[in-house]
Amino acid sequence: MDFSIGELSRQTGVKVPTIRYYEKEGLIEEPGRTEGNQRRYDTVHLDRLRFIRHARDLGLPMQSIRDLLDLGAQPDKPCAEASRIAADQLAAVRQRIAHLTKLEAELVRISASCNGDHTVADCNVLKAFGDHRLCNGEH
Amino acid sequence: MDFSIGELSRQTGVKVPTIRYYEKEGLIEEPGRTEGNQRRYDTVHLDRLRFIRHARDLGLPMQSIRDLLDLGAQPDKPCAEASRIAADQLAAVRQRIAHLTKLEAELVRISASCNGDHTVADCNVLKAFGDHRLCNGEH
DNA sequence: TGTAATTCCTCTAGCGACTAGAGGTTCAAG
DNA sequence: CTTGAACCTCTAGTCGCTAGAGGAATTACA
Repeated sequence: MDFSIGELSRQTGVKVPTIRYYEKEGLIEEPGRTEGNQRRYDTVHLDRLRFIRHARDLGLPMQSIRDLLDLGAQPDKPCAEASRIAADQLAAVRQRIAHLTKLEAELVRISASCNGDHTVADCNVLKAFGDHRLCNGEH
Repeated sequence: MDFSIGELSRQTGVKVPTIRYYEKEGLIEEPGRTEGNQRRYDTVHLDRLRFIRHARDLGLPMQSIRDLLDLGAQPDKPCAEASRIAADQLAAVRQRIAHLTKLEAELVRISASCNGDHTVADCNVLKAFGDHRLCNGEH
């Protein structure tokens, strides 16, 4: 019914030292121990760690994860805050995509300016990296 | 003809402590000093720092920037490596965009599952964050 | 039951790329 | 000549882990 830290790690994909780190940071509860002082977990820990892992995979910052975990502990509260956190993260992701898309365009332009068959002295790639004015707009 | 670290900072948008950090890391040459031990820069430093700044803005990792700087110091070399670095960075940016686009889709789905007008106990957002199986595919 | 391999424990330090702050010195303007 | 902004060095902190040392417990198999 209960299992070791290694088994928890295998079940969740979270590395063993990271699990201990999360415990130290208060993200997961301190589990019980064997007589020999080894940690033993149950399914409550498993669920919580899966939650953390998945939220991390979705790119949420630690603080948002803490907020969601706190929220989950208060089942009677309205869930407006949870949906706000999701919406914020969505907005943040979209912003990052927009930024990266600009970089992509810039890099396409820079890459296209050089086919690699001449010398450094007159290389447009190096010029373009060095000089923002050669860019089409901000980034 | 030469100017202070604060002026260099203003010209480039790189913060003063960061300039000193770059110097310590060997990215920019140690400048001359006044009698009172303050740094004094010239346009060579300015160009180099602008290069670094712009490349950082384009998302290049420090090591690629070092490589490009080294390359720029050898004008007779072929510039194939420079174009390779640009192409690599372009590929990396595209990969990150692809990943973020998946996250975006996931977050849209999660967000849509909850309008925020009920309680935590049956909130789909919290369920969805907790359970990867509710997702449409990997991320 | 013995022993060897594996897993576990704590603790400290390191990563990248800066950023913040303390405590003191120099510069430039008026 | 004074004042206040900008400069100096140095240490430590940030985030989210990751690596390694040195040792104890558990598990698998003979």
